[in-house]
Amino acid sequence: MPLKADLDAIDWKILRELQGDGRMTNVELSSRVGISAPPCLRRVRRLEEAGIIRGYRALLNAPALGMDVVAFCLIGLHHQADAELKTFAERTRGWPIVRDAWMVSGESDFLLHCVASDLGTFQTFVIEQLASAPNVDTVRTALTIRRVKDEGLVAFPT
Amino acid sequence: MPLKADLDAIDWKILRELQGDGRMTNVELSSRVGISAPPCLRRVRRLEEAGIIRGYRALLNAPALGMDVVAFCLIGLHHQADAELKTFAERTRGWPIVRDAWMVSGESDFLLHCVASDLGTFQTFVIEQLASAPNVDTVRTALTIRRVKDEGLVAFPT
DNA sequence: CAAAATTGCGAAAGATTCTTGCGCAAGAGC
DNA sequence: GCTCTTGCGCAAGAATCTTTCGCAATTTTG
Repeated sequence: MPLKADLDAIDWKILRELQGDGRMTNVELSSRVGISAPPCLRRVRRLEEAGIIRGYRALLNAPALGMDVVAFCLIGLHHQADAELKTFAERTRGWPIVRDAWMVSGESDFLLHCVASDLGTFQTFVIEQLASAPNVDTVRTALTIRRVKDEGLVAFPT
Repeated sequence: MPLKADLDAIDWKILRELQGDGRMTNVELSSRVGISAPPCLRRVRRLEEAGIIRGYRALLNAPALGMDVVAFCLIGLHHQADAELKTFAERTRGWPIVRDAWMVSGESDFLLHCVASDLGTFQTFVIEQLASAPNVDTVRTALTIRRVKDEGLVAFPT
């Protein structure tokens, strides 16, 4: 996999543009980054194959689709041996309410980003699935009120 | 804006496919959802204009780009009046290290998703910017170890 | 230092896709 | 039963994608 040093200024511009609008046509993209379409497409393919671009995703409006509850859950486990961490990680993948999950260090062991259609559904999930899962010690919940910032994972200078 | 009820089964399929691969061609998409290309494109446009599709984004590989530290910060403020919440929300938008931010209810007032190139940069940010910002009471940090699940915000049946 | 190899750009052309304009059919309302 | 609405799909022109190829700049090598 190419390292950071393998990317020149044009590659960074491509990444910034596609992080901002992943469906931009290659013609538009090439014009924005200042090269013609064919080399631009080759660079994009290279970034994809190198795994620097992991994929593309449409961003959906959860409330408009009837998903009114977005919450974060901080999970503490009783035992944090490697096997237990993997077991819990695997369990999160089976829960559709959990959309993103991170293993973290600090006061908790996992952070779960959850989406549900209503509060009752979410609370039922927390009580019946999450808190009663094996090895789960603590569950702290933060219901989101609104999204305040939403940019891509990587910051670009200007 | 159309409500959930305005979407039929084909619309849901379109959303699921585009959440999975936002750069799929319209021809491919139309074939997957079982209609021809023109009505498929019209449906996509309608979903975009209705704000149900909020945009498209390339997913970038942060570590491969030299961003080795991903963390979440839970922020408690001294005062939670509307003006203070808005002020802090606005402040997060000016910090490039903060990539996503949510206003939350619970033990904390904000949850920040942060990305930095190295631990020193992140710690400096927490101490010199975040913890010393006006009205900030508590800062709890969870450094991520690895991502365990990463799907779109909206869950689809099957 | 010069020749060869490498790298990456951009023009050109054919294949694919996008996009619009219609005609048609099915269902709703009068 | 007729009209209106809605949404599909065919067809055609416009735009884009993708490959091929030649060229120039840089690097490597003898």
